[in-house]
Amino acid sequence: MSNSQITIKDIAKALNVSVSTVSRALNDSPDLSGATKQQVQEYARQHHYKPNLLALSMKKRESKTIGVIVPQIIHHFFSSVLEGMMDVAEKEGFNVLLFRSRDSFEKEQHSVQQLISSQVCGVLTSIAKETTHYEHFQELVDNNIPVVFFDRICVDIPSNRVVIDDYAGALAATEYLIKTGCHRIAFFCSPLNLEISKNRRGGYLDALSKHGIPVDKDLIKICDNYDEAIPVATEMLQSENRPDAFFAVNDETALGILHATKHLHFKIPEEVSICGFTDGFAAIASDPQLTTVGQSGQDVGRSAMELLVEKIRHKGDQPLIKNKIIKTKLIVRETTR
Amino acid sequence: MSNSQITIKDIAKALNVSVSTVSRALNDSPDLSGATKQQVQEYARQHHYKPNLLALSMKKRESKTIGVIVPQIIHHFFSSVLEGMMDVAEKEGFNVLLFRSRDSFEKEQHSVQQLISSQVCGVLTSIAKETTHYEHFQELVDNNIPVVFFDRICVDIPSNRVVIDDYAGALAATEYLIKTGCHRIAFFCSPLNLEISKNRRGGYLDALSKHGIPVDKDLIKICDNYDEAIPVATEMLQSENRPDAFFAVNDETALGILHATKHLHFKIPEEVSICGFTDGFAAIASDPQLTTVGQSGQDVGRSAMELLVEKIRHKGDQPLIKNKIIKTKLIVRETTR
DNA sequence: ATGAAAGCGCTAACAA
DNA sequence: TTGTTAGCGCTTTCAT
Repeated sequence: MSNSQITIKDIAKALNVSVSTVSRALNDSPDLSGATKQQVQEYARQHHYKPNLLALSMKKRESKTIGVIVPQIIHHFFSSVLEGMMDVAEKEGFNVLLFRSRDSFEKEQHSVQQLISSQVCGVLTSIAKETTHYEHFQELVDNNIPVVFFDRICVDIPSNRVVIDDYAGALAATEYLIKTGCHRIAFFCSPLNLEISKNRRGGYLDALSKHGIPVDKDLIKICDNYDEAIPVATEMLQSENRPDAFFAVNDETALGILHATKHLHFKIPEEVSICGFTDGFAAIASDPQLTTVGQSGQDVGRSAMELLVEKIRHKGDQPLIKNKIIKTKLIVRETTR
Repeated sequence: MSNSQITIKDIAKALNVSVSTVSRALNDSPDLSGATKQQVQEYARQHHYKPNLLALSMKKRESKTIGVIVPQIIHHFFSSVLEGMMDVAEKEGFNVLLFRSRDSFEKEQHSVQQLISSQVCGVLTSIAKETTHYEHFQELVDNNIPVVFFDRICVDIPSNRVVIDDYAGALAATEYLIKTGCHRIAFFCSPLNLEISKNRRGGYLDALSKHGIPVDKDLIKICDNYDEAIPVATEMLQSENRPDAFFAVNDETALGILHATKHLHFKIPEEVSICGFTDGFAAIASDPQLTTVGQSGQDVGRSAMELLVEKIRHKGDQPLIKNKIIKTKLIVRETTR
């Protein structure tokens, strides 16, 4: 059996009218006799007619489809972002074509190619950890496809951006650690090609200098996951001049540090304070419960999609670049004094 | 600036050849002079030519796009499934159009309509909690679009299905508790209208009867989240005839129970054993680390996508219905003896 | 080895 | 009020 999807041609033939009449009837055009219109609409309904979106998009040269590229899907933050995006996409009538980069530059590049080929009318993305040059994103701009970067943004491409207020979040968290009596605060972060790393590090550094605490490079590590954090934290804690606090770029890392700290029988938070970033479910499942910087992925997703839709609707206008900053909130639990 | 995407027509004009020559060159057709072919390919590369997938799909009457409908995205299981699907989709060269039902029948129906309109070549879905009739899915079948249901399946539609072996998982977990010396095993589950609840409860009950342990209704509670689990477990633990083990339908609930148990200073696992279901990140973040029934969402996603791709490739063949059952695996950590 | 032309499903300008 | 036709980007059959 061949694809039995019914077309306007079929309806035209069946009703002995022209395709344009059918098209007009289905689009509820004003210049059409009520009788014909009703007849066509009735027939279409009965036969489950559905417009072919491919043909429509081709004709109108716009596809009502938005492309999304995320580094990963099983990930509290990114799945929250996706959920938020769907909220807005649904409301605004856009479909979503989903890609995943797995933090690979090559996959990201390929996804962008597919997205352009698919004639999407806009792209939302958070760049891969591997990515260090941006010609592929520039191609989107060259093809006049609006892009909004979120979280891991790309500053080299003129585009809208939605970011977590990483700097302020990190600053607040570090200051909190300082104010509760910590002096040697270690910082575990992602590779510095990512803006978020730079910003969170900036907040950390500024908090230190604001309170006259010298920066000790040995306390800053590139380490951003649970498994790696355990040995790295263990080593630091066994050193001569051990830290009395840790601030990590995400909850997983913080929980790895927590694991190592407990394993060495340090008292938490009396001897060692720990603060994460994200506030996923694991932060409350841990014992002691993790103090962390809360970031709303859903807000990020919603804002990014809203910005993109706005940009798509006002494509002709002056290309005003809008950045949106989503506030974080320090959630104090049990791993800090 | 209008959409500057370059087409074969542009190439043809620039190189003073016909569009068919360009098309052949780009498809590496054998009957074409090497010179022309090279010239065209070179020009296409330089000008970042990308085929218009919409036009291609229309011509070939197949879109290389698969539609996915999930009830929710921020959800450990569903995001895992999605990740697994992407693994296979990527490998097999399909793009993914994502929809989310929010467990609403209406949204699910609308998503299916969009999917048919979008000419997807297959659909993967887990039905909404609200859904009780299935005409919309039948329409997919009528339009000759293969469907694979996963997790929350629909038995009324002839289609392939992928499910978790909930019964066996619950049976194995409960038996493990029994074999390690527990006699009064409480069971916390979701409302019984869900298949998974029924099946998991079935496994629990059968394990008890297999080992000659009488069922105590007071030990079975409808409770499936962290916050509710705390007071419910606390009350049970303070009762005369307290349970010596808990088995919960998901990790969140198990971790709520763990929280309550620790709070009452029971020794874990010596005095109280706890077992969850899912194996999310929180299971290893907790202390002690949670024993749980691991269900691989990624395997479910991969299997579902593989089954679908196979079905798409063999569309002409006899419509063999294949069900796939994904095994669970008991992951013993520190909350059980 | 290359070109002309039809057609996928749909819309819209132009005719009638 | 309705029909005819061109064209969106591409492939492919049939000519040349």
